[in-house]
Amino acid sequence: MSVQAGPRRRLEPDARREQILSVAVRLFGERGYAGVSATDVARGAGVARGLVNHYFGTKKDLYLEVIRVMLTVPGMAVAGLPGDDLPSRVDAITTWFLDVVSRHSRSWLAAITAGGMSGDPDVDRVIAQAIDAAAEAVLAAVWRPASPPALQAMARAYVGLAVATAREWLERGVLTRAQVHKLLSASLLTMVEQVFPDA
Amino acid sequence: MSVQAGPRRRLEPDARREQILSVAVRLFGERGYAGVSATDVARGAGVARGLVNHYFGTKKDLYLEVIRVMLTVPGMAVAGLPGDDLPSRVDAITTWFLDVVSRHSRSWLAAITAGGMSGDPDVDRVIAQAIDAAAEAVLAAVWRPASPPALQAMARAYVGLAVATAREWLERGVLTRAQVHKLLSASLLTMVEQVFPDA
DNA sequence: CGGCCTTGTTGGCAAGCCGTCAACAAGCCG
DNA sequence: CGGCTTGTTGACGGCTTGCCAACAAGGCCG
Repeated sequence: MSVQAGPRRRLEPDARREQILSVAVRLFGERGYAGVSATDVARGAGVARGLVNHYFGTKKDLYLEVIRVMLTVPGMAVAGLPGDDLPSRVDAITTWFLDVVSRHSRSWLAAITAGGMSGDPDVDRVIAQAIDAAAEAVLAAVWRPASPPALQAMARAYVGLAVATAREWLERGVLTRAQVHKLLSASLLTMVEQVFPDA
Repeated sequence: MSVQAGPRRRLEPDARREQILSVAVRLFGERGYAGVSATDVARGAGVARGLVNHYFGTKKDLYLEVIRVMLTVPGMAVAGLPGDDLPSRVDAITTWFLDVVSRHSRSWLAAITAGGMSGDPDVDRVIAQAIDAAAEAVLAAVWRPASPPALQAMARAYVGLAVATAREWLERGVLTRAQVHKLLSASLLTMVEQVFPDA
């Protein structure tokens, strides 16, 4: 699609960059980091391979940009807006999380599990930031703001649980949404009531 | 170490294979999949690069063998041997899990988080098997045997929580072992008592 | 004890990928 | 229409991987 090797055309840098990036997002999302070469991205964009390096530098830099896009969820920063009692807020944040993940399942859930080259410091940093954002949203919804590092760590661990549970639901299809909701809300409630106060 | 380019010596296939594999485990464990080339492994073993392919085929095949080694924990299959009440068994299995992980932290914990090329079907399969083994051990210790698929899925999700929590303890160093223990045991108890019965 | 023969081992070949850079040309401007 | 800015190209060097024919280490047999 759109590989048409027409006569070369000049685009404004922003437009060309955006075009290449969209192709890269699609390809990396489908085949992972090692599964796609810079030549593939260039061919998909109908462009010389050197242009990819010109706009994004290293292939790893391009990949960083891609997972940054995939992990940037529109409403991830907007915390839940509950004012009721604790169980209600736990229920609300769980519903919100499952909505967001299911909507962007193919990209967010795949990228958060390091869909490519984990172990690389830069990649891990980007993923850690996304986990931090999700953990902060959860923590802000069910606990008082400005939490100590230990609580933030526990919130990150809870996000790990949420991601693993969501995978069983969306990728493996062995859990229903109701089961996932029950598991996550019950676990979060336990943590808030029994574990967090000790830290 | 042991790079000594002495006169070439013939080893029995099993010995040579074992030697190369041990070098590969060390290197891949240190620098990840993309960070080490077949030439590095060959040089580390004092051997021609072609021999690595001769014994292990593809570089990915060698990597699969490596993570299979790193994820094979001696006592992972031996389930806990508790006969007391539920809280005691939860506490015992938690202690056992933390002991195992802390002892093999550098390898097991790193490999279970897909320390290289996640997204690859074969690699994911090996990791999934390791998670299944851990989940089965946990489930067998705190629940009746022969659990339905949904419960196994929940146990895998719990392993995801355990891995994420252990990382906050062993890699980030922001949680103490006592905090990790409290979080994991409380969460598991909640799941067993409130979530599992509904499935 | 010397030659042979199995087979563990080597080195090089071809293909592919990546980062870089000088050269080219598209399209605006005078 | 000619020049000039700059988006774009194609190729070069270096590196990696899988493969394979050739080599030789070391046991075996006469």
